Amino acid sequence: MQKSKVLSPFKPARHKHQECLQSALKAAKQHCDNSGQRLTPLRKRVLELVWENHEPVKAYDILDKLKQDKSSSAPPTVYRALDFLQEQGLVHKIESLNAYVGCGKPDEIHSSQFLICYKCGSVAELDNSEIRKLLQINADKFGFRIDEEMIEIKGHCQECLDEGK
Amino acid sequence: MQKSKVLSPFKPARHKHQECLQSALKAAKQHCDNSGQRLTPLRKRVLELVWENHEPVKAYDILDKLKQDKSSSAPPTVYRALDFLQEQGLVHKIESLNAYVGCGKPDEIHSSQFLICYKCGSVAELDNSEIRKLLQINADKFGFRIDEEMIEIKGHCQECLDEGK
DNA sequence: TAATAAATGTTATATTATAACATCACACAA
DNA sequence: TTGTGTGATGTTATAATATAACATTTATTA
Repeated sequence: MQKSKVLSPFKPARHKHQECLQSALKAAKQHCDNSGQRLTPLRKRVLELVWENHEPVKAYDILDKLKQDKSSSAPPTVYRALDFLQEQGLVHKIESLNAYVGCGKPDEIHSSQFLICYKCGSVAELDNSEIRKLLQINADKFGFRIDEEMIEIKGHCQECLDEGK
Repeated sequence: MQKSKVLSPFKPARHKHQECLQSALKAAKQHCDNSGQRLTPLRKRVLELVWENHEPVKAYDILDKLKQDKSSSAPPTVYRALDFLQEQGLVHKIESLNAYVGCGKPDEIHSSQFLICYKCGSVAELDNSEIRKLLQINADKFGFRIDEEMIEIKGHCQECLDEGK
């Protein structure tokens, strides 16, 4: 079994973002159909906005963009959609940034480890099963039942380190 | 070398909190003396308030208590003190709760893993060197330089699981 | 002691998030 | 087909978290 997966890479190099977005939306649709949940136009729109690029997006930035569609949108509109998407595993919240990123693998059970670049703001999402296992072992020592894992590693990505030279 | 340390335990059982607090304050004083930083009365007071119990404390709760000393205190008072204490490694911020906990080991270099109980709110701080190592290995694959690690594991502590039966 | 730097005070405001209630839209039962 | 119930969205207000900007005080040191 593969120990470490890259669920989503750093600044995906010259990729066709349109395809990338479409594939995420398709996976989302599929996922919701399977779970009997409704990916309504609003929820889909918010998901699109989260996926606009590969950086964490802020709720109020999403709101500003929604207002371009429909000027009356208000905070609850965004937060409800984000809550739904998080419950479905379609987006993750980066707690240390109060921002949201899309998850392209809503159906793969995983614990996420995020690498977050201070400088450019881009994010990679990893799933290392050894880390998950170690956390489990440590939690077990305390009789602690894990419900949710948040691992956010901040620093500088290669590209930004190179630029800094 | 010890692989996994408990930097601070869950709901420390029947302990003499006064001693525990004094020891933290003493370590803080020592630490600041060594680093040439000033643990002013205000900063010390905020540190005390953070240490009042072994649960994460909110900035505005600290502010309310400060106001009992001196009614004119305002948010920047608290946030500045917390910023200072974080820089010195005397408190950690739990990002997923927007709350702060004291760290009794400001001088031990460590990466913290927090176990956070949803139900009772208590927190344990661990430092597992294997996890740190694995994160480093994974970061290295990307040429990513780690500056800060945030690991917050949420779930239910033994005591709360037992009660729930 | 004057000059400087560091810390704190103070007022205002920015940012993030939720409560509460109204309305709408859709499934499906009568 | 029309009610009727549920879930989704709209709307207004406000709560909770955090920072900017500038004034004043306190400590350090030249």
